[in-house]
Amino acid sequence: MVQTLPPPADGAATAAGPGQPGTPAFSPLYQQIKALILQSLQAGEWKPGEAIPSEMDLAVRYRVSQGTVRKAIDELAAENLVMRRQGKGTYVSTHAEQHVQYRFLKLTPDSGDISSEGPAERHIIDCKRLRATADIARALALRAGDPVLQVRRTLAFAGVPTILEDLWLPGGPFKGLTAERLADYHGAMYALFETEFGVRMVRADERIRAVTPDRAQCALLKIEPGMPLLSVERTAYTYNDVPMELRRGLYRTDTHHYHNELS
Amino acid sequence: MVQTLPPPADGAATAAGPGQPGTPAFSPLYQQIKALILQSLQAGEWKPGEAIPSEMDLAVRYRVSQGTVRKAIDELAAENLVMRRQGKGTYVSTHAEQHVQYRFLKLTPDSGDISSEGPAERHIIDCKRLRATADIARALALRAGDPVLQVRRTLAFAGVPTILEDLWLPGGPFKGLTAERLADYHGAMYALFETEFGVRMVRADERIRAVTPDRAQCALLKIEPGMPLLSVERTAYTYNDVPMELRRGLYRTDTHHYHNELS
DNA sequence: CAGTGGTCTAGACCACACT
DNA sequence: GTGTGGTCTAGACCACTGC
Repeated sequence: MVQTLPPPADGAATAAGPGQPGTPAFSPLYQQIKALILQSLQAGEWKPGEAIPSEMDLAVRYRVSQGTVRKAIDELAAENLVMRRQGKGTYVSTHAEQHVQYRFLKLTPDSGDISSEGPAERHIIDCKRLRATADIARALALRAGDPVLQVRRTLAFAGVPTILEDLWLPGGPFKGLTAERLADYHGAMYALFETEFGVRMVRADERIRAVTPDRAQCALLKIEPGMPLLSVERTAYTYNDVPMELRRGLYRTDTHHYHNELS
Repeated sequence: MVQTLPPPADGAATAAGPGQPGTPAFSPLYQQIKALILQSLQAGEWKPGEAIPSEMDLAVRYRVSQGTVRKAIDELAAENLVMRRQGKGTYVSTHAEQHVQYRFLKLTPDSGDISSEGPAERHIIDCKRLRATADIARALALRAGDPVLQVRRTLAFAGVPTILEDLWLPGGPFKGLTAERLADYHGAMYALFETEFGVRMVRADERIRAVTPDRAQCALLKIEPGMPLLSVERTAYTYNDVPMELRRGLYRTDTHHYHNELS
């Protein structure tokens, strides 16, 4: 592509020493290509579910070898930003697919898997606009007082309310989101965000605690007071680590559990 | 290496159709090399912390190109079985390193990170041999009644008991493990398992719930009854998905939280 | 059949660590 | 300098998909 220089950093001659301690001296070509593909993804040049150009096409476009493009795409695929399908092409990931419907939901029934209990029954309780408190502003990289949307909903499995969630979304990107549109949409919420608002959730962090719910929460989940619940606080990010959602969930864990794999 | 055939499967002529629906028709060379390296790892040919032969040496040994060995090692590195260090070599992963001391512990202080609060204070409460109950036998792939070791311990941070754990280990591989040896060892428990028993934990599953502790558990953690705790049930595996440990932990989450990253 | 991603090779050169 | 892993290239061939 170009030089062996850091993509958005100071540029000395090739093979010059690092300018500052801790500053990488250069970035490999395939990383630069990866960044360029990421830009196109972010700019919406290729939409979720669509195929991106073939490796050969991209190699020609960026004036590098196919192997270099391949390594760039390999990393994007490892981060779940694109999906490779042999013989067909490379596709932009989407939350609107059956088998990745619950990509970010780690709650599993104690016996069987998540698909064995049928689709979750979604119930929107509330959706209102308000101004960000200090902690919500911090999580969403906004300023306190900026407009945000708050959504409250429940998810039930086999008729049993199992999850109670509050979501906060930045008001700007989600202008026009209403309880009706949420209720009318049948599918994962992140799929709606993709198609209706062009916001793709790419990565998330979760902080998990055990808590005792208050009376209102017990009523919404139809449980006895005193039953401990899992508190799952999630920050979800779009491209470039921009936070786009704060979510606080309460999970029943008497029939389900949060499943995690370590390696 | 050899042929384009499935490593431990039926072998028809090259490019023959799949024998059974769902049976892969062949496995790529680098997967076969990966399996061979895995065997050497498992056999203890290279010990944790040691370097494995260089890519060139392995390429000569297996009669393949360096690129093929590289791809095999890439996958092993992605699974954290080995660690690459540019300019030095490729090393067998170990739990006995400072910066990966807590590779499988996802509990983090609410402010700061796990290293900011100093080393955990470990306290062995109990270590006894007994016979596997049905559920423990199932988790460890043993038969009910087989000998197992049960260990109970607490972990405290800054003087505050935060984790209460019960562990069950298969009696055979861990013959000779006593409370004294556990108490005398200063370092991660999995590091002791490596050096003293040659058992390397490679991967784990966790099932997380919110629970109310009983009186005995409250006493050991020095907390008031009624405080909800995180129940973290872990199955840890060595090579080839052989289960080697069942662990049931209770975590305080008023000052710490279980942290998880989704992608 | 053509087009796509997947594998394999061989060789060149670069960055890093140790001596 | 030597040896290690890391990058990049170019070309060949294989496997899968759909026309």
